[in-house]
Amino acid sequence: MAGVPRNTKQKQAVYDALCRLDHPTATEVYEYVRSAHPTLSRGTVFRVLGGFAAEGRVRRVTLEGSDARFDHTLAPHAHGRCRLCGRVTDIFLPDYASIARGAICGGFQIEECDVEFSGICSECNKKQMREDAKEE
Amino acid sequence: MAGVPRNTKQKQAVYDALCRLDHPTATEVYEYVRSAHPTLSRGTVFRVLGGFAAEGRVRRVTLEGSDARFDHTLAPHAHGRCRLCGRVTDIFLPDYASIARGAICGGFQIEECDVEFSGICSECNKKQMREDAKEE
DNA sequence: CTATCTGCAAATAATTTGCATGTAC
DNA sequence: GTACATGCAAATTATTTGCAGATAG
Repeated sequence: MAGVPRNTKQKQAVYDALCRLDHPTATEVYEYVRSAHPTLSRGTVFRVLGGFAAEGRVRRVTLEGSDARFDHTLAPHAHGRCRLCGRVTDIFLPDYASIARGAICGGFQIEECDVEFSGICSECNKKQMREDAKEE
Repeated sequence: MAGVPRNTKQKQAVYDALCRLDHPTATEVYEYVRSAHPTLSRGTVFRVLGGFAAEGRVRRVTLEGSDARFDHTLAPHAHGRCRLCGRVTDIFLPDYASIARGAICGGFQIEECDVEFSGICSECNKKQMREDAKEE
């Protein structure tokens, strides 16, 4: 019923885009992939990304105020969304002790966990420091 | 330029719905509020909820595979989404040490943080235990 | 061969927005 | 009285889906 997934050029191109781009939205994947495969359609991008997510081959990340983004990094990690540049940064927390998969938290049995920050990323922090230095 | 927000029946009704319902979507708020205010429009619900979120009076919660939900609990907490019943549970983590507001994590300066679990909520866990007991 | 994919275009559905009117203060 | 809000309906936008033809295995 499920069916064995087949390998197609389109899937390869989408996965490749996913690895090169930084937490892209489906549309960003679409635009990237289009340069090499002009006939690849939007519908296919959504279908392939959805399929990958269902297989657990990529992670769909739903960040506040943004379209869905896709992440090829499967190890548990958090995401930081920069208030200034919008960039999404992978953050590997030093301590997942209380929020790890399998843990039970207030009666809730955790199978997956996603942590989302918003704030200022290191790039923008550096940039601001440089600007502050100039002003003096 | 910003303008001082005014108190209207509609805003009161929306806020009231938010407190009674459990992490409702905008549409759930709309339907609840409609029973008492049949003329209140969908557009207004979205505008009011968006306004509350902008003022920081409620929290917009963007959970994977769901429309935006709204939470009147402002204290930092995590959300658990039950794989079985879909219910969204508030979870107050025992240790926010490494992910608290203001902390800097891998160069990223945290201003807001959201933690999302998916798994099985305590209600469904209990239900399953009951069913398992019967089977024996 | 045939089950799975793809492209295309039309369909969904949440959310936003423009505008004329209503109303809080 | 004058901003700010609301209702309505149309617009926008991400995502999904139906279907006929293409293709991987």
